[in-house]
Amino acid sequence: MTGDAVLTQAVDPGSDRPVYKQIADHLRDAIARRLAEGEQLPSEARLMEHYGVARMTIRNALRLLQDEGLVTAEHGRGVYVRARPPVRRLASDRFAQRHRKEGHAAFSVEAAQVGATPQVDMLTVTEGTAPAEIADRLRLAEDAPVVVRSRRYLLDGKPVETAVSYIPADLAKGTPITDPNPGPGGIYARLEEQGHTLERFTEDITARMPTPEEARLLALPPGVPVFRLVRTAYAVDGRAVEVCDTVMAADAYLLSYELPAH
Amino acid sequence: MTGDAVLTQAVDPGSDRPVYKQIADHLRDAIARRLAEGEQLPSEARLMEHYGVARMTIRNALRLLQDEGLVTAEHGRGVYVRARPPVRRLASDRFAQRHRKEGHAAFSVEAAQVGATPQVDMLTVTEGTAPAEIADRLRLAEDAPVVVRSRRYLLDGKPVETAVSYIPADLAKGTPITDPNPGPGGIYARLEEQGHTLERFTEDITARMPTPEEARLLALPPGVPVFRLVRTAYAVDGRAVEVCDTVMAADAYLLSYELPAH
DNA sequence: AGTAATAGCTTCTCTAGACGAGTAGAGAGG
DNA sequence: CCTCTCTACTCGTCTAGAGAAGCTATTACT
Repeated sequence: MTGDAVLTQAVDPGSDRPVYKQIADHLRDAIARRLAEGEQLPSEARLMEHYGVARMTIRNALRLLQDEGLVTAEHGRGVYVRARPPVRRLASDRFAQRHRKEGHAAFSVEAAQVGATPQVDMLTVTEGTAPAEIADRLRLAEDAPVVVRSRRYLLDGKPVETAVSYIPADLAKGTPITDPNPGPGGIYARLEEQGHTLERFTEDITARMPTPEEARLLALPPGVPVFRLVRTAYAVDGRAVEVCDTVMAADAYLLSYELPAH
Repeated sequence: MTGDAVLTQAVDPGSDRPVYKQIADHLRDAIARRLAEGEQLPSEARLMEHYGVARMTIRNALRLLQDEGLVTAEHGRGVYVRARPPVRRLASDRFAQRHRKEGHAAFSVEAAQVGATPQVDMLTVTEGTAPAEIADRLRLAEDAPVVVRSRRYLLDGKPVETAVSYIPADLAKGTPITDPNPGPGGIYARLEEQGHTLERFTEDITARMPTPEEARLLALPPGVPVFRLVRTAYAVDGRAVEVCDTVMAADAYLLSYELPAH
């Protein structure tokens, strides 16, 4: 039967540690030692029988493991050791000018590296105002007009990242930046064509649990946090020309940076 | 009574959406609109009464909010809107040589910036081997001897970060690097004194839910992910001279990097 | 052979209750 | 005034069940 090699231990009802945590410990250990990615755990019924406890106790144990991101439960099928998606490394040179010069946007460069099919989804371009936090980074008044480019990126059909770009309206108006498809090399290439040669970026990274909305958009299982990456692009004249607010499934990314020591 | 302003809506039992999710939606909305940080939610008993559901249904709703990091339950006291700890910004210049020259280690510089008292804890220095992943970064054989410096950092008495440094034994032996206190400017200053002038660092960042062990060491409430930051220090001759494996509470940090655009 | 119903598994939602354990305030006693 | 105990309230753990909903493989039928 499924995953029976897991059923080896018993709980100590006299212990200080709650029974469901003891069971979670057993299962966590079994996952680390004996079970492969994608392998099925014994069903709740079998675990109840083995440990001699009520259903809720088993479910509490499994919930703990779900929250740690170790397993996913699939309704009607079973509970499985979570398979880690292939990690995409975001290297700090991914916005190098040479890529733009060659007509590649950052995301398509990244996709090509892992041999996946890139796709963009739910793309909207509107004009409006930026949230206070963003307007601040652009050194704009809160009611200053900005072009808002919102989109979702997919690799091989699976959503991996949402991004919202804010560009001061005076930089974007009358350029392909306001088109859904801004052309080869992406909006950074267009900004440079307008004479706003890019000098540097700053990236601010935080991590947290997703909102239900984010979990839906990124098709996130429970127990997976998200990265939020806010990138500000500066032109050679020091002006902030774009802010990009990105949310990514944290289990799918490794962010890599290089720092000088001097 | 406590948090009664929250109790304004009813559930729709005929809805497709499970009752506990509807209740979670109500509470999430109330937290965003009406409740301040640290404010108490109505007790489980009051919520049961208001929504007319069983205790487990209320607890499922509250569990969702806990897992999202929005609230923390305190045994015997109540459920409270989680207070975000002050965020510490890790700027990309935090390992600038000038700090070392002035005798400040990176963590004490950071602590001084926010006006907190830094403290180091559970400090151990041993000699052993590095995990494969780390040995690889140091370009060492897996059984090559390394000095392992393990410690926990605290600000104002609260744990914020654990760190394990691996230094090839031939670089560390006979220097203060093998002492619990390596002296002013930290181990990077010592390495430079030994002639290994530092040229650059790479930092690889991932985020995930903490292991129970990590949650304990960092005193993490449920719903808070951790950053894992692996820094490799390279000397001017290109040699990797140290790898530092750091785990941080993600709600307490903002990682900030600067990238050239060329 | 192909299709549709079915049986049997899975997890999901919810109920109703019991006892345990931590907290905090009121009140009694010194 | 101080300390202790008691009590009421909080969340934590666990039991025992029920029906719903989703998935899969078998079975029965066309």
